[in-house]
Amino acid sequence: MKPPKNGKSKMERTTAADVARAAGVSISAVSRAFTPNASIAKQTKSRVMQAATALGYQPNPLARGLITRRSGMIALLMSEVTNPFYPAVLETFARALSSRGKRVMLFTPGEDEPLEGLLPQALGYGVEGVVITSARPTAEMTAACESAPVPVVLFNRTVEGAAISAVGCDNEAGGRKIADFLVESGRKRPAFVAGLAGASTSLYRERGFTAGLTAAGLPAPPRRVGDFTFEGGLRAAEELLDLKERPDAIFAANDIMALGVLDGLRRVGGLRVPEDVWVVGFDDIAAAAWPSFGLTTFRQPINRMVAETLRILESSDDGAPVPPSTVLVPGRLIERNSTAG
Amino acid sequence: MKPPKNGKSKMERTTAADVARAAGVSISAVSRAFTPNASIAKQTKSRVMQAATALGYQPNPLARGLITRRSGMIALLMSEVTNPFYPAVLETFARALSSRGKRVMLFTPGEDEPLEGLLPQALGYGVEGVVITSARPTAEMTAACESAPVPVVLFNRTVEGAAISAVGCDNEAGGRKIADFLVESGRKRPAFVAGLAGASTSLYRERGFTAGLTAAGLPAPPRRVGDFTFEGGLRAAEELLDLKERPDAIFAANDIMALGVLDGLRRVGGLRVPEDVWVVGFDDIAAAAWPSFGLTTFRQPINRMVAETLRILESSDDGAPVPPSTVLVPGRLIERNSTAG
DNA sequence: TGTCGGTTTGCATACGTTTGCGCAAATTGG
DNA sequence: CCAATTTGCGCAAACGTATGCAAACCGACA
Repeated sequence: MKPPKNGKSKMERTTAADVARAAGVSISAVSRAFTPNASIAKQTKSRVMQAATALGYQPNPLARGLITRRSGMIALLMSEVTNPFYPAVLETFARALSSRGKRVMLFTPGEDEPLEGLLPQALGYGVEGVVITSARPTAEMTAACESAPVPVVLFNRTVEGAAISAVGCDNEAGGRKIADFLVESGRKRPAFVAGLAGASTSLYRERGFTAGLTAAGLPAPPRRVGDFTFEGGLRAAEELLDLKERPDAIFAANDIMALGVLDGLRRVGGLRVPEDVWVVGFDDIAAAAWPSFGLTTFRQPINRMVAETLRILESSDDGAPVPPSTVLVPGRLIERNSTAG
Repeated sequence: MKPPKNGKSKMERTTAADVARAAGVSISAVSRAFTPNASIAKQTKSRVMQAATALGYQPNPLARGLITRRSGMIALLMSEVTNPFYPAVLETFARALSSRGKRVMLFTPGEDEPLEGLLPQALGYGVEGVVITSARPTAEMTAACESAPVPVVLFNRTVEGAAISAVGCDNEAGGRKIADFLVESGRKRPAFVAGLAGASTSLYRERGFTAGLTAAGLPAPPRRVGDFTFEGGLRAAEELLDLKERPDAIFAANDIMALGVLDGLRRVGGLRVPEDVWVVGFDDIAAAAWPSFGLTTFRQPINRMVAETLRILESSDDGAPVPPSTVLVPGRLIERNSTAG
């Protein structure tokens, strides 16, 4: 059973050979026409381009990638997308890459699939770079990253003492800024809601936060773990309400938890925000600005973070490995109704 | 199992030739070992597999795709990710595909990039299937879809009279169900907030909704357009409050608008939900269940929708084109605090 | 006119895999 | 135990492109 009733039923891929024939040149010329800075006369190049557009030709990324090891794809490894911050990151990456003619390949671990298996897979696809986000790299994964043939960037994550590039917001400064803000506004008993144990973001935010409080003569804040989820924040809020000395401000390590905290305080604890308790988050996701919440938060400049990431990925475009660099872009405090500074 | 650690600083890809040498067989044998249903003895296959895992080998998808036209990638075309429903869809796809050893390639239009350019690009990558979601296909795009050499499925979208497979929730039935629910609960003046003009989802939901109301002897509901965004819903709510006859229930074509409506009613209009006005959404995104909102909504079974989509994509795995089919999976009404039925 | 420097061009090979086609080996039946 | 099958395996030709290398070209200058 042959599907094509006539030659044109299925669109068959036009190859460089077709274009070459139409333009009266060799396949090499076609290839060079599509390669920037290639040795080709302007005249022949335009003739090739003309034939190419007429035939609707565009180079096959697979064949090209087989040779150049450049497939025009960037791998994005992320293990959880429940936190709205990451879809936003994903979209920013996709848009930025799209306008450069590149594409993003998403690698998400399956059911019982470990994260470390994804990196070799991604490399197998000949991706030009790898961005790891929303995932905590294990030790063996760190080693794999260091010896990868393409640049690897940790987004919003850092690994101590590893030779891997990283881009993130200055989490410690952010935590410090929030502490200063609360202290200056007269808060006396701030509390902290951490994310997942071991997550570098949560860790640094807490470090800066605690540093700011102790610098002002306050004790280290009581802490609970909220697992970076809404429900976790909700639970943490309930637990913090049971303390003998009820906190008068709660800083959660990310917005989604902060929203959970806010809801927990209001709906479960029957408290008012900000009259009874202040709440501060981190990220500035879209929902933080919704009237129901009006969450004061520390905005992570996604655009700049993505731009920096791409800059690092492209800095070794000619194959020369560049020394790993860590970039911290500054964020800024967005005051809303969940505080009344 | 450790990667081969010879002195190379850059990990060089182990090819089928390496495995063949190690296992004492030909390259063909290696290939066949990795090809299901290939003609190969169990014994040699296991020997190859053993050598392969020892060397950390896995077939290069690019080279494979060059021949088989099967790259193990599914293209996902989506133009906007602001609505939290779509990240959820994206993740579900990524997870489902990941466990089958396939990957999702995300195609998002760049700044001024038109959507129709993405389909040829995706096909150029040798994807095995294309899922178009969160985007309204134009006429020329429809034609391109129909003549694509791989299956194309519209997710959560339909195009009248086109020979393209589509998977979605039964939007009309959902709208009808919501109308019935409101009517039975004694609501007298329901209103509707539409999404983007021309979006099939909004259209069908409204059709079912209106049908249900008129069947009960109520007039067609007043309507506003909310552009599928939170802010749009907020604005729509304000406008609906200015009507001489204030609605006693508002159905928004998706959750994110419904949340905007809810916030608009409460924060701007000073009304209580559900005491003064009921609000119903569509999708059942995570935020709908948050205590602050407790949004009654119509749940789209993402898992089943994704499963059906993959079923269609894989139904023509052997290359034989299958007739386009449209699958509508049933959803169900989730009652929460924004209504008091 | 001849030679020279530089620019273009085509040829051939390589990238890592799949697969049709023969052939040798293993299996079966009588 | 031999012929007739079946099965497993290797060879080599693809797939569509990039690129080193050498040949061909082009004007210019002596």
